[in-house]
Amino acid sequence: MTVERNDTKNKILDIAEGFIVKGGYNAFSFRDIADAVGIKSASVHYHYPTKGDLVSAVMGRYTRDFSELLPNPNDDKFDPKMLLDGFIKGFKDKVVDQRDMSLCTMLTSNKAILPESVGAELAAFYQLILDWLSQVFVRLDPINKDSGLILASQLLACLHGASILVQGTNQSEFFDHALSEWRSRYL
Amino acid sequence: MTVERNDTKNKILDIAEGFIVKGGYNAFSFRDIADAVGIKSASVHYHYPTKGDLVSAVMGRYTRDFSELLPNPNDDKFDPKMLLDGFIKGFKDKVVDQRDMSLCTMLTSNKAILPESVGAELAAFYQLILDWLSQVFVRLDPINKDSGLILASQLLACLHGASILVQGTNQSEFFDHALSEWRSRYL
DNA sequence: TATATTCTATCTATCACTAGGTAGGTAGAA
DNA sequence: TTCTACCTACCTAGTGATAGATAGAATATA
Repeated sequence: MTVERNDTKNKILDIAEGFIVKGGYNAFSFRDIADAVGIKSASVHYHYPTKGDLVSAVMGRYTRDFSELLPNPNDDKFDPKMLLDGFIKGFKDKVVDQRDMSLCTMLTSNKAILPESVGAELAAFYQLILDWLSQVFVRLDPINKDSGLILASQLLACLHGASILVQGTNQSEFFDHALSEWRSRYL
Repeated sequence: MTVERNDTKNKILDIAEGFIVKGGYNAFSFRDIADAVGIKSASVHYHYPTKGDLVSAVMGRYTRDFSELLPNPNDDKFDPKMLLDGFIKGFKDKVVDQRDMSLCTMLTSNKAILPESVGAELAAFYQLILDWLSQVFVRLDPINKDSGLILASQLLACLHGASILVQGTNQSEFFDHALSEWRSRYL
């Protein structure tokens, strides 16, 4: 496990993630990635034999990074409102500042045509996020786990939808508009 | 203008819409459409010279159909709550019953890689929908047009996001969960 | 009315190009 | 010497798109 090995492998993932976020599963090729990395397409296949392998590696890393980034929702030293606010801010960064859709939104819209391995990684991501948000909501309000999940799905839908709206209208104000009710209720 | 002529043209649009809704702009080919219609791909090009022409025709028809379907939001014989409920129901039909994403959600997620002509059709659709919803909200509450637009964008984001959530988790309950707050507030 | 012309909707065949993927080779590091 | 990370060269199967032909319907003209 030299440093170089991981560098190329990660660079491929970085660039693939950028392409996916821009146009989805079918909007890039091994050659696109090879050109961007500065190697040949056969070498990309060396690291990730099939496109499914590549994209599920991208999604897997995304989930792993997320799970490391998210604080323990039950740790008393974190205020739940702050956790929620941080989550929303992270999303907004992607959608408004970088004018990208989230990897998750993008791949979900492609779900019907994805290899099964990518679908599994996506499901794991939703599990992680919904679970985390549920726990935050349970701490925020004296509610049970089921109600926490409902609130979690409301917020997550709102965020996904806001990013669609920003992308579709080219007006980033819509992100804050779409979330204003949410903010005034919980933050 | 024989009947037959329009039949093929519309059949192509029907089938193209189905493919787009399933996998987006890059997930189908002229041959896929030709096979489904029962003609050759060259004949599809005869009706719609380029892929951009084809997809913007699909989106254009979608917008036209929508604008004919939506009742006049200022007509006193329609209760605004009923208008809103009908709109949400229509969306739910697509997302939950047919397990599809809306054409609009799908193409928006592909926006960065779409030909400019399709982007223009998409923008026209957002204009139509946001305008219609705004007017309904203005009738529902004694608010100004700006507040109406904000509520419109909140609902539209919620609907888009709910469809993403359903697609991503494979659990259609999330549609109603994501909209429950909305429903209890306005319906 | 009969003939000539044009148009429509399709075909076959092909273009240049790109897709994902593979076989086999090679320089250098372990 | 074996392994890693790359290469060149290639394959098959498509991609969007075009050229040129044709049967039949519609239209214009003699």
